Amino acid sequence: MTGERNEKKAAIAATAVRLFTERGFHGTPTSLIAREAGVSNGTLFHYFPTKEELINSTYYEIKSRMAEEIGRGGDAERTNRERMRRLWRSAVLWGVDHPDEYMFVQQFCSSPFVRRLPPEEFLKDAPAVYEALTETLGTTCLKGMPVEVAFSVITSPIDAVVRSLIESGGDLDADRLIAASFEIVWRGLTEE
Amino acid sequence: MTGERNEKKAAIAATAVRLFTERGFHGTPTSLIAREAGVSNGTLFHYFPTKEELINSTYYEIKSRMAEEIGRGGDAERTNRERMRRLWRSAVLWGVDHPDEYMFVQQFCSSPFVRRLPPEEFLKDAPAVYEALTETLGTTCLKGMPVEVAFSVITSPIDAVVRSLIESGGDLDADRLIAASFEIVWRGLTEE
Amino acid sequence: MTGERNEKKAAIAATAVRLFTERGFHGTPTSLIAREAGVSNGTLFHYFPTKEELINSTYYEIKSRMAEEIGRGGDAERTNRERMRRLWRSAVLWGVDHPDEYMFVQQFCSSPFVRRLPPEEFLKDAPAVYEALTETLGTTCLKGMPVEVAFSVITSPIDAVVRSLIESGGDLDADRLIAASFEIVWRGLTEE
Amino acid sequence: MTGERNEKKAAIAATAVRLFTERGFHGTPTSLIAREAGVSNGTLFHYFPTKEELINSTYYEIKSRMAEEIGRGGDAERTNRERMRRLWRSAVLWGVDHPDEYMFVQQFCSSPFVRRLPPEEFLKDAPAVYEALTETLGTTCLKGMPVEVAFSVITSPIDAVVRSLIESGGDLDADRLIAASFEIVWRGLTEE
DNA sequence: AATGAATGAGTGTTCATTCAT
DNA sequence: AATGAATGAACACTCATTCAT
Repeated sequence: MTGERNEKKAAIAATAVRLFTERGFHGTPTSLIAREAGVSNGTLFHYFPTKEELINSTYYEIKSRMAEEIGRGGDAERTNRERMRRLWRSAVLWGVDHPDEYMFVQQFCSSPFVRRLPPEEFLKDAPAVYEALTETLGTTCLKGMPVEVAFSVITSPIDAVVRSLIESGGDLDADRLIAASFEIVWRGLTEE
Repeated sequence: MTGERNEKKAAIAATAVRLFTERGFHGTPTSLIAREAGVSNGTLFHYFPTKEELINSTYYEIKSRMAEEIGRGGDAERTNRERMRRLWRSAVLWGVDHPDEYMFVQQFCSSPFVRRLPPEEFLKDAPAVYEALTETLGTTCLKGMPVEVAFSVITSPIDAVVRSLIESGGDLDADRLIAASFEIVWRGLTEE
Repeated sequence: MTGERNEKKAAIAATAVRLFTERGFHGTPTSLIAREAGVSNGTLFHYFPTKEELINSTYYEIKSRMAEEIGRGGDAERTNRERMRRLWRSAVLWGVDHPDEYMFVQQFCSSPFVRRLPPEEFLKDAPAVYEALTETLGTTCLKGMPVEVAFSVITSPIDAVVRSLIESGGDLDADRLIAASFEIVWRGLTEE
Repeated sequence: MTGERNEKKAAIAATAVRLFTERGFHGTPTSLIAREAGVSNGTLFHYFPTKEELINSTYYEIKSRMAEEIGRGGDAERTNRERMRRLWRSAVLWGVDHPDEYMFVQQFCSSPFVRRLPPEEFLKDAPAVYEALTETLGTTCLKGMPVEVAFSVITSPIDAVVRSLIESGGDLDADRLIAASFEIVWRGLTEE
């Protein structure tokens, strides 16, 4: 009744993350989630009034964890370039290390019924990224664009890299691909 | 057996494109497709033995059209840079002009049950893109990487730009965003 | 494919009448109706898109039968009084002979979700009643009231009589109660 | 253990009356009743071990109030006819003024699972009605019938009148309809 | 080839009721 | 007495797929 309060809720959420990730939204009945979480069907709906709400919760849960883990330790670097480089690398590696969760987030973002959601607040969760980015943007040809737009444009190759690495199953030289992709974007942004 | 052969099949496919695009895979029952295509439920399954096969067909249909329309007229430009620039612009504008179909393709690619499909063959459908790209790649830091990988890394900002434009609802300066995003990548690739 | 066309639909409807009558709307799951009708669950919804529509159909089915059976042979009598007397008697006896169906109709009429239905068209189904009634009304203190209103006011004791007889389980003198109730209303209507 | 004893029980009962009245038995979950009554789910079942018992209580509650309000002031009139007339009028007006509660009582009486209840004791709650009635009955053609039977037969037009008035939404001349319906029954009972 | 009636497993969700605290 | 988390059997309804005609 004190510390472990949301034990069952947490179990449901964790199981949902795993199953959605393995089988997609539509491939995962709520009844399966409940069973694998060790609770009754009704309990799931006690905590998440709708399957949709469960999906949303799951999404935010993963995204927060992702942002937090990627940003962690990013302040240590000296130059702005080094900070960005490190974040770039962390982001790719997180995706490669958590392929299911990574694809789940992508799946969620491309899902038709999600487009009505409030705009992404990814940057709010990752202050290190935000700062490194704004410091960089001012001098580039993206000057004046909304930060989120610039952010998504600049970081989009990360997604391509992650997917390539996941799909290649280890045949690609990850370090070189990460470095090369970063170089392209960084030079494109900063070179005269 | 020759002329009107695929009349009904074509009607089904066309209707499927439209409905999947408007409502997503799971929001579109096969019965609805059949009804709107003006054929019986059974006829649909006569031509497409499975809903999944219908989805795949639909996907390839849209993707081919997209590739063809984007690549059209791309050979006219003189320099390689101009060709790439034009393709970049065409790709973004196609996405902006066909938001539903664009998102459908994205949705498809992120769908879990699709990951087993044969690897993307996008480049096969767009020879102009393929040639412009290989000509460029040789001198960059991506030299030696598989073409598809290089391709997806380089073109990924297009996706970000399209999404930003779609979501902004017209408030963004499309021309500037297209130009800037291309500049970044191109300079990143070619600058010393 | 010709005469026996709605065989399954008819089976569903008949079973629904029986079960609703025995167990009430809410006590009768659609799955039970389907099973007892010897069809699949889906077939039920093929013919009646909604449980509510099935209930409505059932109701109209019973009501039509009731009206038809009550009105049958009513034209034979000579005087208006005799026609009314006979109808009165037939109505009561129908209720006593079909207590379940009778109570089902009552249950339906008192059901909260039914009040939105189009106004009763009972009279349309029972032309003999309608004629006998209008002939009588003109000279009474109900002159000028809408026929349906007059009709429901005048015939309401029938319901009370039926219920009393059903509940008494045979201890009451049915003939005397029918006759007395009719006398009251008839005298009330026609006496100076 | 004395003063505030039934505070919560009373709150539950009152809320149940309101909600059943507004939404019907089946449209009202016990959880909603508990929430709106400001008590916990479990408390409801502490006082009313079953939803059915709660429904019964509610019914008796409404019916008592109805009988009490209708009978109030009924003794003031001098003649028996005047007493009956006044009661008739009060009954109709109560129904018109409390359409939800009125329909609730009707719904309850027609509900299949209610037929097992002990016989109506309406008259016990309305001594004024009882007395006026027995005084009248002795001289009529209903002489010798059980009082409840006579009562329900005689008063049944009240129900028809109330329904007509509720459904007409104010388009009917209520006073005339009340008067006419009473006249019919009274004359029918007393005329030679 | 074409139909569309028929199927029945499966889905999200509800809700009366129980019980540990 | 009071709570409210937990239960799990039900339920209305959907839909990909089959098959007799």
